Amino acid sequence: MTTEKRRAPAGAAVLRGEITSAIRAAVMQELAEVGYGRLSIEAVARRAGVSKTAIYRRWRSKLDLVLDMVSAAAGRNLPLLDTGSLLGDLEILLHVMARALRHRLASQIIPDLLAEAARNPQIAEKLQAALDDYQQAVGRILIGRAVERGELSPDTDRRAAVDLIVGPVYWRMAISRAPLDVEEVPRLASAIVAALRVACLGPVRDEVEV
Amino acid sequence: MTTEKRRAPAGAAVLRGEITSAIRAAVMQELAEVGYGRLSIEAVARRAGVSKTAIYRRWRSKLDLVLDMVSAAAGRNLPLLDTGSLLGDLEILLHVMARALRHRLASQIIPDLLAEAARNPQIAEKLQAALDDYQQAVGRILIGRAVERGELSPDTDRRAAVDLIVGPVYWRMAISRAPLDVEEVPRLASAIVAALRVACLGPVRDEVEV
DNA sequence: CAACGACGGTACGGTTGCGTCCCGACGTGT
DNA sequence: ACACGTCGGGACGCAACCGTACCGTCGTTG
Repeated sequence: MTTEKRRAPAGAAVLRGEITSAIRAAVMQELAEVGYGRLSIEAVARRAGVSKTAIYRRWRSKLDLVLDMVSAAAGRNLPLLDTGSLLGDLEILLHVMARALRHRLASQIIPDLLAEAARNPQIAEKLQAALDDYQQAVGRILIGRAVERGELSPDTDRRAAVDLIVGPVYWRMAISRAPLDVEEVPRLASAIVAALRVACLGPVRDEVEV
Repeated sequence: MTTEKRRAPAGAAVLRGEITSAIRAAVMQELAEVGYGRLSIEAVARRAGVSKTAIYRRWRSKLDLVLDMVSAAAGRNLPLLDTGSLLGDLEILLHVMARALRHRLASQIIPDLLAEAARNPQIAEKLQAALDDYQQAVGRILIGRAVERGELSPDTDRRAAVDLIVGPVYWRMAISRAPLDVEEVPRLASAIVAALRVACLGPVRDEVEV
């Protein structure tokens, strides 16, 4: 398509990584402060100490910019180490989640983007993909291991299990916005284990009586 | 302060309730579609088929408007009838929550306002008050009854209990945005009961071993 | 060492929304 | 029947932001 006689950009004609980073950081800050709805390119540029053009050269629009950030943030998967028991694995996961949600940026940006996803198909798609990855990872690793160990029934409903695991922590920290002390984690973990044991009846079958 | 010689407004010089309702409805629609961040008085007026002045006469600003709506919506408390068992009470509550979150308006507006609350003190205050009311109601009624019946330990941690009850449903419907079939509710309820039994060790005491 | 070419920054027109002011319309109380 | 006084509606000035076009700068490549 393009003429291959053009030589590769070089010298000053190349994106400066430091500026890209500055923009990324500014977007996070701005996203936390005003949310996606009111995120403005001008404000990002101001905060980053950069011109608007610098932003438009890298991303086509505000949506592109945020989608890229989401992809980058969602890319890093959580390596859940095997502690040998469902309870131990759960405690680790809860600690990781709590640690992440304790950061001001995360606890403001995540709910904001999730709310935005409810009305923006593009964000919803990207975010749902990331969320599904996360949930599947939790389901496969945590629940999968527990099933292998015989701690849970093989036909445990993964989706319901993830709800029981992730829901309480998210509600507490991102919605209720009450701190979750580290001392509370073990108790919460054991409560969830109890719930999972009961919920392991698997997908609802038609044997339900009326 | 004001001269009491002024006679009360009458005739056409009085707020028309139908218009007030139209505005309220339009705000809900608009809030669901673009969120609080991008909520504009002009758009509300357009959608309601009403002039901007009509809105400014009733509320001083956009914030006032939304705060008023929140108060109105949060005002109605949930009457949880007593089924005689924690499991039964829980199923009722879960059904009520699921029913509420199934509405498109609710499932879009609630997460949006909760996210906005993270950065707007005024909204946070109003919303936290409503949320606290809700959580205390759940805690007092559901947990309280269960304790009286002897189903739960008296020193059950109310806050942790509410997290375990509300978290999973909210995560499933408002975040994960996956449907919650009615057939799943009983299983979820029994799982939560199991969790509550374990979590009823009460506030963490210093007896924790290392 | 010279020329290339994309870089970052400024300036611009167009659009949108805010909050206010003024106008004619209208229905109740005197 | 009249006068009162608030109503809803349209218009205005102001501010912020979008996305683009243009400008001088600068480092590498040949």
